[in-house]
Amino acid sequence: MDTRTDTPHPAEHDKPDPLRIERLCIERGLKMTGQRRLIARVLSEAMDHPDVEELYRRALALDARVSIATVYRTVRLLEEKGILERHDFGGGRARYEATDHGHHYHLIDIETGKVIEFADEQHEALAKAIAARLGFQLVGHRLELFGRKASPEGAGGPGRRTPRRRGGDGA
Amino acid sequence: MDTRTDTPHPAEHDKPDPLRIERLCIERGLKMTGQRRLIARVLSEAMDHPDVEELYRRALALDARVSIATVYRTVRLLEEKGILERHDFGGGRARYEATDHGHHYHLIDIETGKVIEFADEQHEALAKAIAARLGFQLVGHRLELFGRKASPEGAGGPGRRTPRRRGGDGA
DNA sequence: TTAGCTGCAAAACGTTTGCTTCCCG
DNA sequence: CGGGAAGCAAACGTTTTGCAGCTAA
Repeated sequence: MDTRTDTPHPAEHDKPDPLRIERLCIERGLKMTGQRRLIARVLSEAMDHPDVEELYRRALALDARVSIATVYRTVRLLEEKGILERHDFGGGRARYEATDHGHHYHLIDIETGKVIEFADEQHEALAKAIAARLGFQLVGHRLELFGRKASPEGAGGPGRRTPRRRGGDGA
Repeated sequence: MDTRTDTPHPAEHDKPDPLRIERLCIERGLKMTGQRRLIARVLSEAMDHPDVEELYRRALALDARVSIATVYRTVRLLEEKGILERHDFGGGRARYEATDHGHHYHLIDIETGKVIEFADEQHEALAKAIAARLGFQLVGHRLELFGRKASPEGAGGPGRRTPRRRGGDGA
């Protein structure tokens, strides 16, 4: 099997600009308040997949004049505007990431909770083909891999495939 | 692209035995109480992907002596024992299905909420290969397609890719 | 006999919302 | 100025849990 279309870490770099998200907000005609700007900045700087509580924590660290309700409202708004993507990696809370660094999927390290991003055109095509074969037009899809670091010898107990609580990336 | 390993409806048939799940419970040494047996029967007969509330409703119809807390506890227990699989198809509630009818994936009709099952060996292999390439041993994975019935002409508005509330299959 | 299950009601959890005040455009 | 946004706290819907009594093994 050939999977050479993989890119180990499609993002992992494009976050320097702290105004990235704010610009997108303005583009879509959103009113930019102080807290909106603040949250946008936190999101622009996030390299991981934080949940709302974590975003709130990071925002607070920069400026105490935010409430968690506003974070919830903003995050929901930005998702509706297509600026953010919401994920459920298992753990009870939704986790967010900016959509502006390309389509990709996630591999969750079940040992550490760390999330690794990857892209795969082959999978993309396969998903579309399967949907078509079932008589559907593909509108969206979700692919998540759960794995553990491959060590030459198969040691260690099994462990959950979908952890119910707490991860290690971004939250 | 060749996806001929698809099977439109891998299950769709193997549910006649109302004691299927109960047997699995006994195999794993679970104490079989009346309500456990009841819930096991409801699960054995389910051809869909019911949520807890729906399971509760179906159980109640057969015998009023169950509480929803017990359904929650049982469903969690059976998931831990590997007898049930929990899914989040978007909609706020977890949905369950027995694991004993083969590995398969789901396509959710975003218009109706109906869930269609399918298998695909090619995807299976691809997932494993991607994980390996990233240096991981694949422990589990999730693939969900969201689509709408393909009509020759592209009518109708876009609609959510991941509905936040209410589905139409099993709940 | 007793480890483990059940029911009930209360609590926990993440998330949303009503209302009033505030502020961007 | 006017309409949307923020803060607070209360409400929400799903799921878990403490406790007292029950039951399968």
